[in-house]
Amino acid sequence: MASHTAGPAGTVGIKDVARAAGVSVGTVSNVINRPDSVAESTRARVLSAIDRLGYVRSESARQLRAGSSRMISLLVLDMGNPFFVDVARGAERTIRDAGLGVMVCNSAQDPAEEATYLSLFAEQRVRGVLLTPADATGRNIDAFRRHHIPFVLVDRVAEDSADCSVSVDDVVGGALAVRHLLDSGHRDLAYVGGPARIRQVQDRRDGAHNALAAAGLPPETLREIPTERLDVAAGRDAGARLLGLADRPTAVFCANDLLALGLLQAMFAAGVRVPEEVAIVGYDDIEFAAAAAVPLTSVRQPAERMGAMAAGLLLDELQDPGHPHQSVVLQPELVVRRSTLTPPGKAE
Amino acid sequence: MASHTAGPAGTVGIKDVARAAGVSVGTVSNVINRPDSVAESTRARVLSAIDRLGYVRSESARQLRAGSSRMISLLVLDMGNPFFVDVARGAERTIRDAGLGVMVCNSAQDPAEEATYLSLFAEQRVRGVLLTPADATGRNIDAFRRHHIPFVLVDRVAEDSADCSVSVDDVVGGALAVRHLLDSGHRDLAYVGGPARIRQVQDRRDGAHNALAAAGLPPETLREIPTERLDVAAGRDAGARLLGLADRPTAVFCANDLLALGLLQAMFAAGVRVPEEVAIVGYDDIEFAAAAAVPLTSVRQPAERMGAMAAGLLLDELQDPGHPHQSVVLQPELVVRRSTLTPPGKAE
DNA sequence: ACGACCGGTTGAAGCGTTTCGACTTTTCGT
DNA sequence: ACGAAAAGTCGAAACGCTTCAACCGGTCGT
Repeated sequence: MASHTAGPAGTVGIKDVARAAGVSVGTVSNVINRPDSVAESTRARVLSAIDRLGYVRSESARQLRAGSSRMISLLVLDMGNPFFVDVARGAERTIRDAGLGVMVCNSAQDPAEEATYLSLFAEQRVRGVLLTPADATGRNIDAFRRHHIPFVLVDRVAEDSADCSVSVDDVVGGALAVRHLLDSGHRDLAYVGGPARIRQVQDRRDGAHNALAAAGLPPETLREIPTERLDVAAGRDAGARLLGLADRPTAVFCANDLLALGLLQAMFAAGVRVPEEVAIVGYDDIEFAAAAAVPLTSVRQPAERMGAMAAGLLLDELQDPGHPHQSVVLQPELVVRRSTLTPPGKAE
Repeated sequence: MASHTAGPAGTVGIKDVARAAGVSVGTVSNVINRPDSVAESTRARVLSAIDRLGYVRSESARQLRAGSSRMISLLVLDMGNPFFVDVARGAERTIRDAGLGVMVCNSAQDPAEEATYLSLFAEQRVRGVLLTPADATGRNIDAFRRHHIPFVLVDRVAEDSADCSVSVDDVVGGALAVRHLLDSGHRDLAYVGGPARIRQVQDRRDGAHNALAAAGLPPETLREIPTERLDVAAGRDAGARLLGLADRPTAVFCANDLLALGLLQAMFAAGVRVPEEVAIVGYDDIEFAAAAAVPLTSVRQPAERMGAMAAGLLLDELQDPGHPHQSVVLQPELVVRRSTLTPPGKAE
């Protein structure tokens, strides 16, 4: 039933369609790209030929000739973290509404993976890139600057003022979390997070220290429990280490909700009550934080909005290359739940 | 500092490199693709020119000439569901180990989105596709069959024996869940899930009915609460409807963990105790199920393995187009947690 | 010492599009 | 009814790369 499908080679090209419809290749191209510029009858004939032959235009040929693709790529830190899935959702919607395609990739917090993807993007001549950097040095992105490929940093404030970025103030967020713990009467805290190379991890810790300083407390009030990754397993692991401590802190601030959830599991497994024996604050306020064994107090970030705004900035820049670069900083918000309920005894 | 960067046009091509290194374009191409076939000294000279000019090869030109891309695409049902993130992880690793690139996309359970992505893939001449269909009719995939683009169905058994697939037996999984509830003494059940067009939703319900029949109970024992989507919000919504029922079932089987988590939240909010007043079973055993307010009994699926196996099958087919098509069916496993702990009174 | 062979290198022929000037036919204003 | 503009259509020239037959000195086996 598909005997007329194959062209001279195995694949049907625009030439085959032209021949079948009895027109020139230029006209076929016009039918596809500027349908109004071709006569009704011709158009119908060409469309029917396209359909009959099962013609599919070759994007690589189109792109070669046109010089650029219709793709934006989005490289996130960790697709296993629902927070980034939300960011991606926001960006995707905005970009698709603008008629461009999106390609979401996951660097899994690995600078090497990040570099691999970025050079892939460059080879593909993507129109622009949205990036949550895994590499603190920012070296990976240099090539883009050099080649004038537009990009916007997501969830990270641009250091170079020539770049665009959309982020949430992590220092404020960290302070919010720790101030809340101090207000609840805690005086022996821990910060769980890592690796330190990730900017967000540093900033949230700095914010925590700011809150300490503002309350006139020494930095040692906050012990640091470094982790290798930012996932649930790392949280469980940190929990184990915490349990091994002679004098356990009464409250823990985690660099994200995945860690907090893992920590919570470890506490449960060991029979340590939350929040009575240990209070926990997470970060991101992912959907699962509210559904946790003990609903988690967390610092909420406007994830979807951040993705959408970053995409918007990138689209602006694509339209007007001379457009003013800007760093948008959004504000986080503390959501208090049971995991930090003031223990009756210690309340002030 | 980058005055020698620009070629005749704005972009540096292989010709510019050739000129700068004093060799022919063919040699530059060889340096990139078959480095061993070119003399040490020439290679060094070319590489230095590449570096100096900041040359990046154009993937579209490469692909146009070579005839096919180096990409596999993976289209999943819902990136908001950690289950699919795990599937993607497994597939990604396998494919990248084989030296190909992966592009993950999200149909968000929408057949129209699915169709859009599939035609994008066809235009990009991807090497192959891994697909969790959102469209029950399978019409969307017909074009791929016609164009002989290899694909493997993921989490869905191939109906046409000419296709490959890797899936987990959802009928068995559904039966596992309901048998467990029946064994725990429940005789008034509900099934929460939808939309019915999704195959997994149907199969799990069918399995549930099988378990009922095996126990000699009438089908009405299991009431159905349809949902529009398979996410946490839909679960909360279903919970609200459940609470409105005059005679509430004593146990609920949810088509996936997200629904179960939402349902759990609704029960909590209404002060209904789980499992004492309502037992809940989820499906997928995502990482967050164990960390839930009441740890969730769930049917575990080997997500990462499924992704890896599907990728493996696809790679096989790419190497040997005549390779025998196969449908691999993996087995699910019940993980019992607190959400279905037998209520003391009803225990038998 | 001569042909065969071999490691390097070249240059040109496409790959399937889009684009654009040229060409043909139709339509219109006067 | 005539010339001009408009509406369609054509065909060839890129786009940047890979591939491949051909070429060019050397080296080797005999």
